[in-house]
Amino acid sequence: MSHEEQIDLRIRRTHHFLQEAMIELITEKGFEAITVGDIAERAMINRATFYRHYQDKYDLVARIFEETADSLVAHMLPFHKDTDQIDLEHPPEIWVQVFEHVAEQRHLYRAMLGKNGSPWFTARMREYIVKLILENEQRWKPSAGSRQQIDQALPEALPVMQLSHVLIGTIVWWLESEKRYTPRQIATWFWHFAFYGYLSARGYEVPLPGKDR
Amino acid sequence: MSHEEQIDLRIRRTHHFLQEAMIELITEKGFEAITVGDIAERAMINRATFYRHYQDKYDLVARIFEETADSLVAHMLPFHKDTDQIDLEHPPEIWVQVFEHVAEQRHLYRAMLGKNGSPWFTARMREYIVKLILENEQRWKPSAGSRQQIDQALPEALPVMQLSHVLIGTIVWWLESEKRYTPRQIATWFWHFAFYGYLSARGYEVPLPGKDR
DNA sequence: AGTGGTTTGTTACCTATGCAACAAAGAGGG
DNA sequence: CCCTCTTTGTTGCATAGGTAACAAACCACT
Repeated sequence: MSHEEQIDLRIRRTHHFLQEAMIELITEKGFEAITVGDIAERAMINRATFYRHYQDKYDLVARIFEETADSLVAHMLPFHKDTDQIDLEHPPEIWVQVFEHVAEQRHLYRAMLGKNGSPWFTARMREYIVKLILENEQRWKPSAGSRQQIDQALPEALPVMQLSHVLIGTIVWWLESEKRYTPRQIATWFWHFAFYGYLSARGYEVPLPGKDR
Repeated sequence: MSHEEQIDLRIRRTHHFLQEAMIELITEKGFEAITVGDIAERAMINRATFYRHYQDKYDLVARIFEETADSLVAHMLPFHKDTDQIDLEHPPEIWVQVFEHVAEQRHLYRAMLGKNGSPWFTARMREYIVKLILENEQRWKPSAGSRQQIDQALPEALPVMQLSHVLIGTIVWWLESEKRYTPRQIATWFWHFAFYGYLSARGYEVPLPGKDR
């Protein structure tokens, strides 16, 4: 945020159009069928220039994801204090923000996660989500002291991985759905599912529906 | 057609995006309100680069028109032989092509000719149409030998100018119309009007409606 | 296995574009 | 009127990108 943003206009332009072309092409013909030549032609960028910036199409698609994900995180940073009401009906704001981000970048995610997309991208996105969850886990604990005894046999990584699959599944369903639900609505539904599944699996004491409100 | 098309990709790209930005901006804020800086920013082109290619925004808009108009003419060239049936119900194919061209470039023409557009562009377009008409006049004569005595007092330029106004008016009405008429339909209606007005003013013998068919 | 056609990376040289800074000319507006 | 702010053109220098050509890998046949 500090010393950024003085990148040569040509570079920003090149990145912009290569990324845009990539997303279009994935939508049209699927990730695997795309050649570097296709991307370059669509973007009106010389193929040699492509290789000055990206190793191959995998690198390109990875960087697309990383950049948009980073922009998500940057956009999330100002919000740290939603410790107020965290219950079944009120998903933490971070999740609402995630879905808002997805809505903004819906072309990208529909292209990448859909059946024409890149399983490789999907896997990479899951890794990122797992990281995001672990880094922010303390935000979601209903109350700090309420953790119960954990099932010692349960691998630590499993519930997080399960949760990431739920998230991706929710996104894919949302983006392919006819009706246009709001990010907050989707976040709430995601939260309904995650609340019991994830939190109770991790040994948190979960209030039953209707119990404390 | 022969030795064309080996222009540096960067130049083609620069032209493309500057022209695209120009059309967008005219649609959004009107021709007069646009600054060179606006165009450059929208197109992701440095302002200095703008001046390497165009004198000012007037030059840019002129070149946009000339290039699309040239593409129209180039696209028309293969068709020389529509001498068959030229009557009230069958406009010469050249006019159908003109309206097809307008349909393809409808963003440009709606932006330029509409009330946010450029009167200057409109005038320039009229000049071009006049040239086009004069160069192709012999195609429209119903029969070569049927020209009557011409009103000697009538300035040669007037009927052509009148016709160009009719054409522009027809285009503007078409592009702003809710319903989507086909180019051929519009060409026919244009022809209905032009047939008697223009041809008879120029001293051609015009068959009366229903007379010879 | 061989063969023609595509795609991939990579290179050396040239050119279009970016950048920053400038003077000068509008354009308000107090 | 003067003053500030924007916009216009223009310039010298630095650099990203274009071009063409190349070898290598890949692929689909047959």
